[in-house]
Amino acid sequence: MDYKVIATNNDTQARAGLIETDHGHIETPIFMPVGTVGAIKAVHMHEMKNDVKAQIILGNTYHLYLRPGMDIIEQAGGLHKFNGWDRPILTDSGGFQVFSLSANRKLKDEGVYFRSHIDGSKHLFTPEKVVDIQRCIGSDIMMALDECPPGTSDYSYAEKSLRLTQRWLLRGWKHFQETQPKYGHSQAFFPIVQGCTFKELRQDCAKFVADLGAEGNAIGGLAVGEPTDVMYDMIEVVNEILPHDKPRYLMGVGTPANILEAIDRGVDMMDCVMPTRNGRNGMLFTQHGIMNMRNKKWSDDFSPIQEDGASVVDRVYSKAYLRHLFIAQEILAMQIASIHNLSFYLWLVGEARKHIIAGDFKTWKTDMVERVTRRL
RNA sequence: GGGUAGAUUCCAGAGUGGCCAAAUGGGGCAGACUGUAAAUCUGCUGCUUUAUAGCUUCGGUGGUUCGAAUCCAUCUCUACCCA
Repeated sequence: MDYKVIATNNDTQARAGLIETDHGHIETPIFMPVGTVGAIKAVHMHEMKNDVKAQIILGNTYHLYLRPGMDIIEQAGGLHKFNGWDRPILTDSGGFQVFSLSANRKLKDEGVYFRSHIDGSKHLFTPEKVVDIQRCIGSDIMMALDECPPGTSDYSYAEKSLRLTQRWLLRGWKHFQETQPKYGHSQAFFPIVQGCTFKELRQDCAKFVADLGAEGNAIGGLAVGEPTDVMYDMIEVVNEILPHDKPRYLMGVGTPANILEAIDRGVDMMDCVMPTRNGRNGMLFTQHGIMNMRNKKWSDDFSPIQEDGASVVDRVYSKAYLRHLFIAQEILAMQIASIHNLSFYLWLVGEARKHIIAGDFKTWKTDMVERVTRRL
């Protein structure tokens, strides 16, 4: 994997860049749609390419490991072959599931013991095993196993958790360097900065992570219950330390406004389930604000979903029709909403990139943040 | 023409003397969702701007009773069965 900065502005930390992988290049800043089990819910791969114009998507170690299982993924020849996506894939390590499925797991120094949410069977993820699984999946970018504590954690827990994440990181990194890709294309390993909402812990961890010298670095443990301002502060604190010549990945964020603010603070990569999940639940993001498509006010609004939208579905279907589909619980509603939202997210980061290159990102961003936060 | 069953809040459908403004489901209205156990979850859904409050509701009318959606009489309508 290779990364280079292409443009910066002097009034923002935002950068435009280019990542090269064996599955093609990624123009940053980039938004990465989430395909947890190897599928972007409700969207075909050809739509992801041609309509959404996604450049990289996510998969999830925990979910793919449990189902279909590594034997199937390996027989398929890796996830790219299995799901038909021939562009870059990033896999999350399962660290987030350690957090979100916390009722079913036990943290130990050796790793995390957990029970499958599918059949209750017992499993152990170690930092090494998670690397092995991601070798098997064949993701272009793999993530270190971390613990993602709640945003409301106190200092004592945050520090304890951070030390565990750091010990795991060293083991994962070592194992990554001692193993090889399985399918002939190269893989990168991203460590993750934790530290909850505590500046000292974040700085400490950012230095630790930066010293590792990985090809890219991630910021985790944000947008997990802490106030938005605190999240922005943490991004700033960490990005002051993370190397400028490596891509920075803010994990799991966020709303369109979050994404713009993160870019402004020097983030290059982001992912979030929001465009797909909220889309399936009737929420549409646009450059003019947010619409809840189930609201009655759209019932007789026959104007296009978004006249000036970036998505193919925006002018094909009307608001009234899309509302009807949601009320009637038609599958097509979720497909349209997901394609629209993902297209919008990809459009948004693409515009951000253009404005960074043009040198007027800051003013464009300020205006756009106000627009995308409106409720229509 | 004869008989039987029934008429409940938007719909379906409980409730058969006070704990009923009335279960439950659907529908409707709104909200939530941030490295996806999510085509999910939450709230509201007679009126009174707030209500541990008041008012008006259970086909119509008239009764019984301290008290009726619930009991009685009668009328209207509906469904089914027999001619």
